Amino acid sequence: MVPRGKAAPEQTTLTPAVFYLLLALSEGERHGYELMKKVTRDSGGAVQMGPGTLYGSIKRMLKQALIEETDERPDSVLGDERRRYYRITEAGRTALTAELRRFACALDVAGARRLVKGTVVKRVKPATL
Amino acid sequence: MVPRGKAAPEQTTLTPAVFYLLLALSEGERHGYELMKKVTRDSGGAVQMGPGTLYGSIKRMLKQALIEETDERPDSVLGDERRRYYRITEAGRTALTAELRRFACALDVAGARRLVKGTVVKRVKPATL
DNA sequence: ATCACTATATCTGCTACGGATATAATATGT
DNA sequence: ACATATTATATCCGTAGCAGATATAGTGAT
Repeated sequence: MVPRGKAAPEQTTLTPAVFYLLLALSEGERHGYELMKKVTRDSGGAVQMGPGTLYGSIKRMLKQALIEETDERPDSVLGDERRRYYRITEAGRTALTAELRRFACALDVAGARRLVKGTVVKRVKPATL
Repeated sequence: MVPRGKAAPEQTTLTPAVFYLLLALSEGERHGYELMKKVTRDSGGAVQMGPGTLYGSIKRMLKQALIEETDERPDSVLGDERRRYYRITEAGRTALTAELRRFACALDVAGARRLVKGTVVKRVKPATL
């Protein structure tokens, strides 16, 4: 929400595109095209990312230092020379976990109102697991 | 995500503003100013809604039939004559629960990658609760 | 009566999304 | 060997949403 040009006190919300890109990169280094397909998959089709959103988002995320480009290509396969690989930064991880916390909080509120039918989401302390 | 002018196959993502407004209205009928404050509260400060976002979003949501204005004012207190009350529609409930499912799904993916430290989110069937 | 708060509404700049389009390398099929 | 599909990156532009500023006015408290 807040980061629409101006600075926020602390909290912010990520756009779906940025969120799913960070989530995809949380597994490891990936290149653009790979991310585009992965995001569509692990959003369950909710986010169908085209090249415009993908490379536009990457550019913005680089500028905000949420991600950074890797110097060397990770796979020794020597695959495609065109590929550009990215990795998530500490700032990126922070933003990602903050967003996940926001989701969990929203589900808590909704859970109290018994909105989620079918499956119930419950937050539990790691010790009790 | 998808509804930026064009139609989507099925899935869509809500903007934070729309999501929190629907969540607030899931409890019952509310008027604009009330919603503005409530959203800030139950987003934990992540979404600080100003009048621009509020009334702009309300207008869009009415057009999309996610909410509708009530004819009579719900409280018999006869409070403020200026108040305009809104209620969530069936379409609104559908959109809200779809978004909540998306959150739960994202947390599942993140949970598998052990990203959420501190608290762990677990999805359980209602029967096992 | 003054002032803060409640309550609604519009305008405008900035940003993000998303489809279209372009380009070229790589892989596959015949 | 050649054609085609897929992979991969990149930019442009129209549409739409957010967020602050601004305006207006009723309500409540001191």
